[in-house]
Amino acid sequence: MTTIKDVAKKAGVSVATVSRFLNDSGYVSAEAAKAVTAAVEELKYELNPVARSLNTKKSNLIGLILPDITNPFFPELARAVEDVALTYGYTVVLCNSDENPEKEKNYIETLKKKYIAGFIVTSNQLDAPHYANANVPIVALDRTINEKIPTVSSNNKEGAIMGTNALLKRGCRNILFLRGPEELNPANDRYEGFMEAIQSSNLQYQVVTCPFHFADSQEIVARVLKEDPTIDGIFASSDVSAAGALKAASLAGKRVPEDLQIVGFDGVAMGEMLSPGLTTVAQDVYKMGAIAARVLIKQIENKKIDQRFYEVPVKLIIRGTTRSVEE
Amino acid sequence: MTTIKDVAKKAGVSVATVSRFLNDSGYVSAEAAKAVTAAVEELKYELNPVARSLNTKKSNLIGLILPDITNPFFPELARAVEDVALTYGYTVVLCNSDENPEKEKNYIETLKKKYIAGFIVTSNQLDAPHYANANVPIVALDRTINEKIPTVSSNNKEGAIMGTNALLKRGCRNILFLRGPEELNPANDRYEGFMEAIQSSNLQYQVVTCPFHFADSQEIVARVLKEDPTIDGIFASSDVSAAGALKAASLAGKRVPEDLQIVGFDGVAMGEMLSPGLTTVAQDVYKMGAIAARVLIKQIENKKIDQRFYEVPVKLIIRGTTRSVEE
DNA sequence: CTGAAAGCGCTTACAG
DNA sequence: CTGAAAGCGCTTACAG
Repeated sequence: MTTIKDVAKKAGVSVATVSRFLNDSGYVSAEAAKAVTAAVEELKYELNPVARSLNTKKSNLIGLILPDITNPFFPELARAVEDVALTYGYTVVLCNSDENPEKEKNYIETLKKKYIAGFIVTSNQLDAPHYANANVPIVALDRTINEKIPTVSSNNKEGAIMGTNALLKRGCRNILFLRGPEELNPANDRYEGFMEAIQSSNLQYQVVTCPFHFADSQEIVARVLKEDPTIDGIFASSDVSAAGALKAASLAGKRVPEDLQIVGFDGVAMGEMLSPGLTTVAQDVYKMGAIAARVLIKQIENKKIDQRFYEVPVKLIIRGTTRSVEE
Repeated sequence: MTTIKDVAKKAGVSVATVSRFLNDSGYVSAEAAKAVTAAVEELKYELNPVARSLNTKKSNLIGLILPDITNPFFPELARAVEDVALTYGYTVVLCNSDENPEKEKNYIETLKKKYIAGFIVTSNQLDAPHYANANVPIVALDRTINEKIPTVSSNNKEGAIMGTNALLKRGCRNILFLRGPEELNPANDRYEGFMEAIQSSNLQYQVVTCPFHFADSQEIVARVLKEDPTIDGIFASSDVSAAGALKAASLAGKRVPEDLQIVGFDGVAMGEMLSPGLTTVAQDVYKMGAIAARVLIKQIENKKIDQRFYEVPVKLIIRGTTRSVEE
C-alpha cells in the first residue's frame, strides 16, 4: 500500500505539504503542487480514510436509522439516501431499529465511536433527548425532534385533503377513514386533512383507527363493512391498509369501484399490482430521502441550510379502485 | 474521551497489558486483569474502533452488495444480514449496484480502504475476476464465483418441481411457464425444475421468457393468453411476474382460479395482498440472509466452514390463485 | 508475565 | 510557502 510518505519522498517534499495539498488546506507553491500531483498519479496513491478519521474524528459514514427496511415504505428511502450519499462520497450504514429506543441508542453510540458523520432518522418512537444530545448532525423524517434538527416530510395534510376530495368528487356518500396509529405524526396530519375535507362536505363518515398492517386492516374493514353496508368509500392512511380494505371488500362481495371506492396513501409499488389498481395519494419517497441526505451532508460540511423544514409535495394517482369523475 | 492510556494509568499497568487483556492476546496476570477490569469499569472505557482498525487493518464493517434494495426480494435479505451482523458486533454498509460492474468495483475498492471485514454479494452480473481477486472474505448469493467462495441459494429446482406439480395436481392441462431472464442462475434452475416436472407428465405447455417486472409480465401474459385461450395454468418464476399474470388474466375476463390457476415464486409479502391471494413457492429469504451473514462472519473470524454450498429449502404456500386439489 | 517503544497512515499547530 | 515533530488511540514484536 502506498502511503503519504511514499508520495512525499517521490515528490521531494514533506508529508505535511502533501497533506496540505490533498486537503487544500494551507499554502502550497505551484511547484510543489505539480510535483505532488505527479507523484500521486504515478504511485496511484489513495488516501487512507481510517488514518484520516483517527485524526479528524470524522468519517464519511452516514447512519440511516429506520424502523424496518422490510416495511415497503423504506427501501426506496434507503435507495435515495444511498444514491446521494454515493454522489458526495459518503457511505451508508443500515440500522433497523424496530422502533426500539434501546436499539437506536445502541446504534448511535457504536457509530459515534466510528466517528460517523451524521444520521438520518426515521422513527416514530424517537428518543428525543437522546437525539437532541447526540452532538452529531441529524436529519429527521416525519418527526420534529427540536428546532435545530431539520425535518423532511410529505405534505400529509394536503394529501389527505386531496384523497378525501377524490372520493367526494366521485360521488361517495358514506366514507370510512382508516386512521393510522395515533402516535404517528404523519398519520395525524392525514387525519386532520381528512377531517377538514369531510366536515366541509356535510356527508356521512366514520373514523376507525387501524394499524398499517395488512391482515389487521382486512379484518377491521370486514367488520366495519358488515356493521354498515352503506359505506361506499374508504380512505386509508396507508396503501397496506388500503390493500387490506380491498381484500375485505372483495371477500364481502362488494364490487370495487362500482359499489365501493378505495383510496390509499403512500404510493407503494404494490398498489399497481392489485386488481383493480389502487388509487392512492403517493408520497415522493425517493425525493424525501434525497432531500434528507442532501440536507444532512450540507450540515456535515458546515454549509448553510436555507430551511429547517422541508415539505415534499404529494400526488394523487388515479387507478382502478375509483370511478371516473361524475360531471 | 477516555483512552487506553487513562485506563493504564488508573490500573497502574502499561497500555500494552491493557491491550493484551482487552484482546485476550498474550498473558496477563490475574492481578493485572483485575485492576484493568476495575479501571475499565470505573472510567467506562470503550475501545476506539478506528484506532484499532488502523493497526489491525480490519474493521467490523460488512458490505452488502445487492442490485437494488427497492426490489421486493432484498429488504428481507438486508434485514436478516443486519440482524445477525448486529448479534456478532458487525455493522452493515448498504451498496446498491444496479448490476453495474463499475459500481460494484467502486464499492469494493472504497470499502477495502476502510478495511471492510467482508462482503455479502447478491448480483447477477458479478464481475467474477474482480471478486475472486478481492482478497477479502466473501459470501455469494445465488451465484457461484469460484470454489473458494461460499454460496447460499434456495433450492430452486426442487421448488420449481413443487410448483409445477401443484398445478398438475389441480387439473391443469395446458401450462404456461414464465421463465425468468436467462442470465440468472436461479431462473435457470427453476426452468430446469419445471421442464423435469412437466415432461414427465405429457401435458401441453409452453415457455415464455419474461423479465421479473410487473408491467412487462402483464403485457406478455395478456398477449400469450390471447394467442392461446386454452391455457389454464401459469407458473411464473417470480411473484412480480405472477402478479402481472394475475392482472392480465383478470383484465382478460378469466376467473382465477376457476378458469386459470397461477403459481408464483418468491413468497414476497405482496402475494398475500392480491385478490385472490397468490399461491407461490416461497423462498426463505430471511434464512438465506442469515446463513450468508453467519458464514461470512465465520470466514472473517477464521473459523472452520463446514460447507461451501448452502441450499435453503423452499416452501409451497397455497392461497387463492389455485383450486383445491382434485381427488 | 510485563513495559518501552515503534508503528499503523494521516493531520496540524508551530517555527522558520 | 515549507518541514520537523507531535499526536490521533490503538497493537505488537521485543527484551527482560
